[in-house]
Amino acid sequence: MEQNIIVTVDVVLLTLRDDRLQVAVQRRDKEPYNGQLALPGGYIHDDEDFDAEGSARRMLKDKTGIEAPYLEQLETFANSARDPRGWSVSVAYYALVAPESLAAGQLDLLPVDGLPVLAFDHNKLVAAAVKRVRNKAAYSSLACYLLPERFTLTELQHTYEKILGSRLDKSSFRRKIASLDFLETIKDEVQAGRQRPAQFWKLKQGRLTIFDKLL
Amino acid sequence: MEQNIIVTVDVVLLTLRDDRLQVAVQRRDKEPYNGQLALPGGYIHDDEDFDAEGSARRMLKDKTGIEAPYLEQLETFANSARDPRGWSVSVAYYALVAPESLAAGQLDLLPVDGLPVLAFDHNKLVAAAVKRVRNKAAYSSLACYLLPERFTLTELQHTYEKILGSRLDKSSFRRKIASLDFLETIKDEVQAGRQRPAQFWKLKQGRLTIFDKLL
DNA sequence: CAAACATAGTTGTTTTATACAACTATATTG
DNA sequence: CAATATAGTTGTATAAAACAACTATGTTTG
Repeated sequence: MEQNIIVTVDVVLLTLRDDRLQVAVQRRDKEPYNGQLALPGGYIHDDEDFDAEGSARRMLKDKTGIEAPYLEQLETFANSARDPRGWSVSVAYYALVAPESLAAGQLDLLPVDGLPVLAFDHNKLVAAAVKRVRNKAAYSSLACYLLPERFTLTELQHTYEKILGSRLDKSSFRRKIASLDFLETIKDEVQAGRQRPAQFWKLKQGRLTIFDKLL
Repeated sequence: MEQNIIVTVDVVLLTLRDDRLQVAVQRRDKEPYNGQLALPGGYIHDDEDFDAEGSARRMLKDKTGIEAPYLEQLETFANSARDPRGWSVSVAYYALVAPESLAAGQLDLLPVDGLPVLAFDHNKLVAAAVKRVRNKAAYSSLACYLLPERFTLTELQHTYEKILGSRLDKSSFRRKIASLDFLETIKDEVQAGRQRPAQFWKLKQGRLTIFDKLL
């Protein structure tokens, strides 16, 4: 059995900035697609990486300096047409991060709606990641990973609203959050401002909580 | 860049028989894991397959003779430990089929709960597929693909119940199905028996319908 | 052939969750 | 200290689901 297949990992790194989902892209400095924008990614190193997820973490760390709090396998894009070098496999991951933890460095952030043409089939990867996030946010604690560790319920509600693209009722949202019981208040920590101070909250457990549709 | 990675596709073919989910397995006739039970699958043929899904369809056709009505990418299992031959990638798919359309042939069906040890990491693939199906069935028309093209609402309700592992209320179930509007009656076709005949139904469109949680 | 039976399918009511609306609370600012 | 801005709560109307009882229509059986 002789295979000639390229195996890569690509990461769709998403954040919520200026009230909309944005994706991290980098300009390529080698062929193919030299000079074009692309997702952070590259070959799996079979001598170095234990598994694909480890490979994704390595890419993210090396190419952007980030260790994202949320990383999940998205989908695998595998065919003979997506890479001019031949049959290729991209195991795609998506990562969520708070905009605060992104140092303006070697990566550009672009809004996911109205993206320019990216290298390879990376527009498809972004579209798949955005669809996944929009869908999964509706019935999980996913949205929290687009915020810093501490956040107010108003911030969280706004985050859900931006992702889902619909307004949520404040009282219903708060009753639901309380009943789902995956957040806890941070005692004595409040957000100051020119109005009544807001309670800070954080995730109770580290891992994602799945629940029935939010609202 | 020199990679030495094996790229395969495996298919978790599921059906509902004897009131429980069962998976199709085959005994391997070559190394590694010669003689052990494994999922239908094999190398991607980069000279023959256009993409991974096409490869999965080919495997399914060649190894089991089946063209499953429902086939979806599940997850990719990729690491250096899962195959004794070295670093390997398995792009896993899952397929759903009605038990009626499975000719007792070159494949065994085993209940997904209490499975023996399979070759490679195939127990993990089955577990992932079962989890996906149990989860996705709750908010989609997925269950229909485990039934023949024509079915009664009682059969469909039983199917949902077996997958979800919980009882559903008959009147609520039927009101919900009616409101979701993804099924249509087959005029003048009813299931006979020793009681009042039941109306036959079928999917309105070919593709999967996603809705909010069923009940 | 009518009564018993078995399952299909419907209707009405109670309970629960969400939508909608109005309210109170607590800080800052001028 | 009143105005104002946002946090957070409470009450009520509405919609959906759970629960319960009913009717419908075939076959089987005495």
